[in-house]
Amino acid sequence: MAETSDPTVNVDDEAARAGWLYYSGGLTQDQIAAELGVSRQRAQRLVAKAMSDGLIRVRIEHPITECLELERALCRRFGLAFCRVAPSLSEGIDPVRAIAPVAAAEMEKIFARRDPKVIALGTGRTLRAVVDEVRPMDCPHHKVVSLLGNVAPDGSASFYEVIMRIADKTRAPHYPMAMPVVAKDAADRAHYHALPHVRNTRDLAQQADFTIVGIGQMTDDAPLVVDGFLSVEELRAMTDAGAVGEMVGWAFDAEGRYLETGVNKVVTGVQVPQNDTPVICIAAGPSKRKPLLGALAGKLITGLVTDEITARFLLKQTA
Amino acid sequence: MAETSDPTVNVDDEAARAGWLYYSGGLTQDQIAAELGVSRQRAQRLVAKAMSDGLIRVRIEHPITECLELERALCRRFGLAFCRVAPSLSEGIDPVRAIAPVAAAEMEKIFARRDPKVIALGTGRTLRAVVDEVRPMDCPHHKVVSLLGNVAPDGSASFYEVIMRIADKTRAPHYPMAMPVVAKDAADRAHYHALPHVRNTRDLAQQADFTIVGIGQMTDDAPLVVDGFLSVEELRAMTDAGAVGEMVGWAFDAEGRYLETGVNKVVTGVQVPQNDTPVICIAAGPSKRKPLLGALAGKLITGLVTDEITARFLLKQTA
DNA sequence: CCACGACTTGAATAAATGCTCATTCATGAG
DNA sequence: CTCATGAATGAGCATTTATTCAAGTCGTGG
Repeated sequence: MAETSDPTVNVDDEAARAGWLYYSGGLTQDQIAAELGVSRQRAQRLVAKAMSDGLIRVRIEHPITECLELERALCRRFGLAFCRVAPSLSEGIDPVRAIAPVAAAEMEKIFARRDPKVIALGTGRTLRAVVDEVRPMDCPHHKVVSLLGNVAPDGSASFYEVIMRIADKTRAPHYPMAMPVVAKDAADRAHYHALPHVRNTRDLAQQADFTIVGIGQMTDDAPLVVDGFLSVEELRAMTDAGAVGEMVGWAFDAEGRYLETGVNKVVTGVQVPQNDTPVICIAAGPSKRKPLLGALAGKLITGLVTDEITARFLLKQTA
Repeated sequence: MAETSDPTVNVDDEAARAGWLYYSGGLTQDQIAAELGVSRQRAQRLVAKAMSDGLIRVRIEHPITECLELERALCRRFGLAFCRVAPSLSEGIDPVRAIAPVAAAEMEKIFARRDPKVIALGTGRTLRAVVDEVRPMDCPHHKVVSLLGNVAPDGSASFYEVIMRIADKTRAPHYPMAMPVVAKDAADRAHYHALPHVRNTRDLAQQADFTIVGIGQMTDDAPLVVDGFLSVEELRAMTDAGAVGEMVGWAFDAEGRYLETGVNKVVTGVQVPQNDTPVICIAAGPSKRKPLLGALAGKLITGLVTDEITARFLLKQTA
């Protein structure tokens, strides 16, 4: 069965096959090496590549009781319609790693629906990690629309690009918002909003059946600052005004009320809807705690995907 | 009922958590042991248990080019509407292990449909292994119905029980067929078929939207013989008459024509439909080769899930 | 044609994992 | 109460896997 070195097989194929043999077939890397006609080292590297490239996907099938209880408690406490709690990984490991597969599974459930839906998405590191975990599916009947502009301050259009990625995976028609994330001033913002293509996209986003967003903190390491949308001074002004977090660039205070100053006057994106459609926030980790408490207090979101540690904090904090 | 020292944590939870930390979090078993507060030994056993109990599911995300090509070739050659080819595992490993996860994924796709469907199932080792890989889902809107009786010659009702298992996993209403797999004679069979509950179940099975079956060989190790439905002499008589394989107990020849002798006079199950609904056969391995060639020649099936080696054989044999 | 750098490769070795086995512990029959 | 039974445990060891490193390969641009 050993394949000879065949130029027609590409590396990904070989890696996928090695991963398959290893994880599904339970062969040792020695056996795989023999099977594929390569050295044991190479077999090991292929298996590792298969895993790190996501060619092989691992998913937990068992609902861990503790997490289920946290989910129920969060729903009750904050009046959420939907909640998923992922078991935390060890301390010191990025909690995004824990929630991404779980959130991706939920996202797949939404995309698996057969009736056409409009799905609005934010951006950010977390959302990007989630989208990377979503597996390819064929959903030309849904639409994915961005809640905010795709042009960064330096003019690049590629910062945490989420819409393109998800559209790529799902083959769904996609509607990015071709404008800067923040305008120069209120007039500039009005100008952008008046553009026909922006108008259309904003309309679509506001009609979304599902809205999925991350959340940002307002401390010095705020995504808004790191990505250059806000200076540290502007951020300070916002926090002085009470800002504890932001979604889609819109800053809110500890009660979840949107502020009417600072960046909120120039941010061009669409606020998450306040109608009865699902608004799902994906977030975990210490930096997201205060923002989450605010968003939950103000009932800005109706669904939450987080990890165990964060879930415990949220419950304890508001006990 | 096995309680551990800590009454609040059950073993499955702990195993799931260990598996999660290991496969998703990439922790070592030492770290997991520390995290969970158990010995390294126990951590290792928990991880192994999580895997063997199917708490952790591994799936290949990357379509291996070679297998895709085989799928296309099989569809073209045999006029199939549907085909999946799983990468073969090593020689000497039961090919069922290779196809079960792939077939299970396809089965889940069917059950994931939101419009109610009737799904008819055969039995057998292969199908049983596939069903075991299907993950729990909530599908009370579908119906699962057995194509054949559930009573073995020795009176036991539990041989490769597929219907109950799948019903259990999907929470779908299920319709087993409460009668022997083979009748004593043609009259006896007519008698069973006249029973109201059998009649109803048969009607349902014949209206199935999807039919999923295994396939059996007619050599001395035929499932029909091993499970005691047929004596070796009766089998010989069938093969002498040209039988090369059977589905749901119905024997057919190399051209895929059902015979009109022997077991076919007393088998009580429902033949797979010959209308235009999908009839998917799940089979791989040397023993299934001749039966598959027959079923494909006679266009008894419209879909196939098999492995690479078998796929290659089928194509080469009919080149 | 050669020099350079980026990337691959396999040997050596360190680390992690899986297995066997003797021991412990709980349970229940005598 | 004692002893047999069997499951669970952790130590020790064999196997398997991951990493490191020096050497080799390939393509590119001078």
